[in-house]
Amino acid sequence: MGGTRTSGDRRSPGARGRIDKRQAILDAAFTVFAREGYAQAGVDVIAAEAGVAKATVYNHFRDKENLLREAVAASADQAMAENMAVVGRLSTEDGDLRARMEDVGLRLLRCYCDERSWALRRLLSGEINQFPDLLDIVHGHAVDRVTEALADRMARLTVAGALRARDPLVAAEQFVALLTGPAETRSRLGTREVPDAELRAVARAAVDTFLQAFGAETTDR
Amino acid sequence: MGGTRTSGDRRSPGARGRIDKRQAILDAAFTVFAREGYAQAGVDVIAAEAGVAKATVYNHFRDKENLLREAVAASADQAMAENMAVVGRLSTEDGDLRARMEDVGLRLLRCYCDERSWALRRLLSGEINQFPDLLDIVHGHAVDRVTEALADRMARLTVAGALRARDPLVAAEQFVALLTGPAETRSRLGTREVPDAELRAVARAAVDTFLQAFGAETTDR
DNA sequence: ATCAAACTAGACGCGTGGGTCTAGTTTGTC
DNA sequence: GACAAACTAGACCCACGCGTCTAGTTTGAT
Repeated sequence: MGGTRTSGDRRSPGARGRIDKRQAILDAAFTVFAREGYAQAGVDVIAAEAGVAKATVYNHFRDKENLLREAVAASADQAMAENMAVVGRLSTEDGDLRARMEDVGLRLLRCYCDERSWALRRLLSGEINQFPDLLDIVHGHAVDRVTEALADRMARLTVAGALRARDPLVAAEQFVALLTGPAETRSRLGTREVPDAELRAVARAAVDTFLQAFGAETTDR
Repeated sequence: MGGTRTSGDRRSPGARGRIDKRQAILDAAFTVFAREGYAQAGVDVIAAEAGVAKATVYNHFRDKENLLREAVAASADQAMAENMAVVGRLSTEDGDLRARMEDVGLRLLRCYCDERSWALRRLLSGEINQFPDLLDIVHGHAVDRVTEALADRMARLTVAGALRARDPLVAAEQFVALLTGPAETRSRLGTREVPDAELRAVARAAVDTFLQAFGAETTDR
């Protein structure tokens, strides 16, 4: 949570537990919370899934609420790292822009459609009324950062003459929307497994539309 | 649920309650479920919010699960009706297409950003693991129908020469995505009130991009 | 006026689950 | 080997909430 580090040294002052156990608990907590929802999830179940005694859970985390926050934060950090790695591939180097954008689009879609990614979004949506601060943890550190990184790349591409995005942030926002929107309906909120071929088609369609609007070359047809 | 009727005659065989009470319970149930989540929501609270005794709730609905399903179904029906009414405005008549699309886009955004609409989506996301059939109730009767109705309109517009949508379903899907995607980030999953001016800007940007890709007239700049 | 169905307020049984505690075991360190 | 911190299994307390039940009241139809 507190930066770009995946996890590890965030042991709160009082807790003195083994680190591997802590990680196992976080993983199990996320899994169970995502599967059953916060209220339905039992700490007993989380402990069992982590292969740990219930008391150990309370040794590492103050209470159930705190456990939820930390589990979500860890998962969001991981998801953001994957997304940022993909965006980094959209460099300003030469080569076929369309092909590179389709590649990036497809990889972003794979991140987006990952089971844990869906689970995170569903969990966030469901518990956001009870825990409004979850939104800051996830959005402030994940979604917005990715879109802005994408906007940076698009600004560079515009300066280089490969694109004409008057407002790079809007362009990035729309590119993401063209990917995630169709993916959302197609995967039925993450309950359906979307075959890779379909993801490729979505990415191609998104890039098509995007380049018609923001491409430098006047693509006829 | 069972058709296009808003509600009314769906009284299940055994239940014999007054209809207005039933509706009050459904409204209250949706409100409370959306606010606190299924597991946290208490039937006592729902009954109180509806101004009704708890026993009356169980007189109309078998149990808590059934109440959730019916409440979601009613809410989804209402939301779909509003959406369909908006889509119906995109007729094939003459006039400035861009202006008409911006109008429809804005109205769709207002539906999408409505508080009850957000509540429905959040509730659905959060409880979808526990109640997978909620997805069929909502998607089968709302989201897909709206997109398809929009696709129909776009096909008509293409035939009329006002648009060139090779695949109307993809075009409709992308138009919706260009609206809802930005709206989702802007409103932070429905927790932030988006001013109307911002919605207008989102609609304009969406129509800009959409027409660059699918417009018939070669809009230069 | 009469009767039955719907409704109300409130109590209650009962299962579930958060969080604590105890007693005993493992693990790392010096 | 000795010591302390971490861990385990399980019992335990207690609050909460679903669903039922009872006894009495309102409502609508004839």
